[in-house]
Amino acid sequence: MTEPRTPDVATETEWAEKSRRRGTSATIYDVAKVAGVHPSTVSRALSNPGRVSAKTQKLVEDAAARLHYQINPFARALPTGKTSTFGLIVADITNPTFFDILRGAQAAASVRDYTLVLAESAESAVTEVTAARRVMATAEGLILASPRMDDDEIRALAADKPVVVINREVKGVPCVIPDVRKGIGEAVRSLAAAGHEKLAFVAGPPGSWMSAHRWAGMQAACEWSRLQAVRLESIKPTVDGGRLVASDVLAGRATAVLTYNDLLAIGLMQQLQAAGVVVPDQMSIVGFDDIFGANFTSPPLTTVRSPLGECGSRAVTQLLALLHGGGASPQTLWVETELVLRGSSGRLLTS
Amino acid sequence: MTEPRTPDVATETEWAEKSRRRGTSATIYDVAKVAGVHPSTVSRALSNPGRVSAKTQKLVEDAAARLHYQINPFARALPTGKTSTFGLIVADITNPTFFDILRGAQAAASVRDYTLVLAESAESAVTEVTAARRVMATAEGLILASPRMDDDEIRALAADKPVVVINREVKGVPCVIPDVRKGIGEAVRSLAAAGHEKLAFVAGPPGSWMSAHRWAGMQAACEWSRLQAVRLESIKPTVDGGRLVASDVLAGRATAVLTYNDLLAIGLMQQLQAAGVVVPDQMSIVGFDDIFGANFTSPPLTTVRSPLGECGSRAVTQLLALLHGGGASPQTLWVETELVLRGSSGRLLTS
DNA sequence: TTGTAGGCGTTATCAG
DNA sequence: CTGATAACGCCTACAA
Repeated sequence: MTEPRTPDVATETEWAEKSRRRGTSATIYDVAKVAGVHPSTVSRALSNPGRVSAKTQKLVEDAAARLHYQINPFARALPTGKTSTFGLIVADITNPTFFDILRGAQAAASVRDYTLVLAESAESAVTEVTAARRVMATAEGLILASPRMDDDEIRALAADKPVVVINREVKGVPCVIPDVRKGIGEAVRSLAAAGHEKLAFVAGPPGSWMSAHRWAGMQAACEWSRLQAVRLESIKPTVDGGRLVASDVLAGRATAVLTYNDLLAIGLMQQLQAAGVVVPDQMSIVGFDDIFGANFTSPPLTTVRSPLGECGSRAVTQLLALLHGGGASPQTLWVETELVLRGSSGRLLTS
Repeated sequence: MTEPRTPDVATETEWAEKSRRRGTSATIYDVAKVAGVHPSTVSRALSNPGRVSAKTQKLVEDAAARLHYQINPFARALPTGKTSTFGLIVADITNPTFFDILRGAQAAASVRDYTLVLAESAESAVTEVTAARRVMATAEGLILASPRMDDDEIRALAADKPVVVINREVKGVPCVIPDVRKGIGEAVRSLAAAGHEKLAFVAGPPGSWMSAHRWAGMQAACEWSRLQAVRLESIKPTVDGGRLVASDVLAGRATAVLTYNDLLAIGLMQQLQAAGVVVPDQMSIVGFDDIFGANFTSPPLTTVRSPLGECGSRAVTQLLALLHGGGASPQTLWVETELVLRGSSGRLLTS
């Protein structure tokens, strides 16, 4: 009574036709038909291997392979919420510090078979919240890199889904933050040893948590080393911003400058050199972050390195822990900074 | 008989409770209840404004706002396939040329309310195909930046969903490619005018379409200008690779070098300078791409600029056209390159 | 203009 | 161990 012809072939060609008609790809129903089992069995075989007999398992797997079956992530996400996706929100995609964070996060995510979706807030707090909400809808967790929105909004997001903040401290939310003390300490000691007595700090954007953090760290270090520290403001934390602050720096009579970030340092150095100032003989310059290209300058830039790539990968790890790890909620994580001593800082040559 | 109490408030608090119980957010059903209409009306009001009376429209919008309703992208994507998402596949997230592409693509995408998802292929053709397939499942279209897989695989992907290739020509698939002729022509003429007679080209990876393209362009330009062109191989297209090729360059007796990319140029320049060679007096160096940081070096790097950001945004535009534009299928798009003349190239000073 | 019903592809829960 | 069935949240004919 049983049909001798293999049903596989028949149903398979049938599917091929269907597939050609509509641009769609195979579903568990197609696989089920080819394998000669029930769709729910296919689901089990494919997502919970072990809950099905070995024979059926193989049957299903073969059918799936033959049909090039690919799970439909939306259909899967609908009932389960599992999207295998993290969101990364950055203030400004143009800022190179973000590159390293992205790199680290992407690497860590792809190891665990997670995908990163990217959104930018164009430096605006409201755009940022909107973007975050939008991404939140499709991601299992969120990484906020140097967020501009205020603490309460971040906490509100975090109440919804796992959130990790990079480069800023927010109470009640896991953060990954470079601890500047070691790096700044090394920088200031090195400058003190080189004979500098008055240091300037070129600050970043007024609202920046990191800028405040770094300025505080520098003040502390200077006090400890009995150096004078003055603070200058910048227009924007970019190469151009660095150029623009050059005159202030010269007027300030400091002999060494720490800048909020490497971009400022590079712009400042360019402008100073254009004005005939020799670096580091007449002025030492130290940046922050050790971004890509910081060693392209001449002299190459001395900088306090933040392990941005590590921040990115740690953030992903934290997210994963919050998600699957269950138990202990990870709290804020401080990562070490270190001085990268290159050519732009050194002994003052008084003429 | 009608209840005088406003049902809004009642249902709204009811929803708040439900929301607290399960971690879920408001659905069109919740909105419908609050607005006092049918769920399908909510759907219409929210996604096809105009197909509903002005009064109802407002009712629904208010309710949605009050509940902080957010559409569930998965539920929406399931029946429609509209995910508002593009995939961007890059060979190596570490390569800075990729950053500009990302930047351009991200900007163009976000204008149209599209999100970018990122995947990396770790320079492996098979990983790349896997990644592409995975992303393909959730994205409406794909951008392949300098893909490593072979032409047929790309065409196979393109048969499935809109695909745009950057930095490589694949027949039958829309591409966005910097046309090197103008830029190289300018570079070679400028070197010829400066008295150089023998030029070297430091090639990139053996399989790279772009490397071949650039070498061909350079040969053509040299022939036209009656200059001699020799080709050198590099180990890898990075700063280190550039350092390693320095000795070959010196041995080659050329007086000017074009390198496959800026990274090679920067490494080469560093190594040459360390060996006491003065750039550009004794050796002119010209890179390709004008990546971030190319102007940080001293002398700043002369380079043939590829408008990478534009490539990224054009790719998105193409995708959008393929998707919604209907009609004419966009074919490959050549974007202009230009010489960015900076300090690393110039007249040869024979001593 | 608005309500009704069925389906999109998966997973989870219950029976068998 | 496997089959049936009901969600998941939204969209879209079709009917009222």
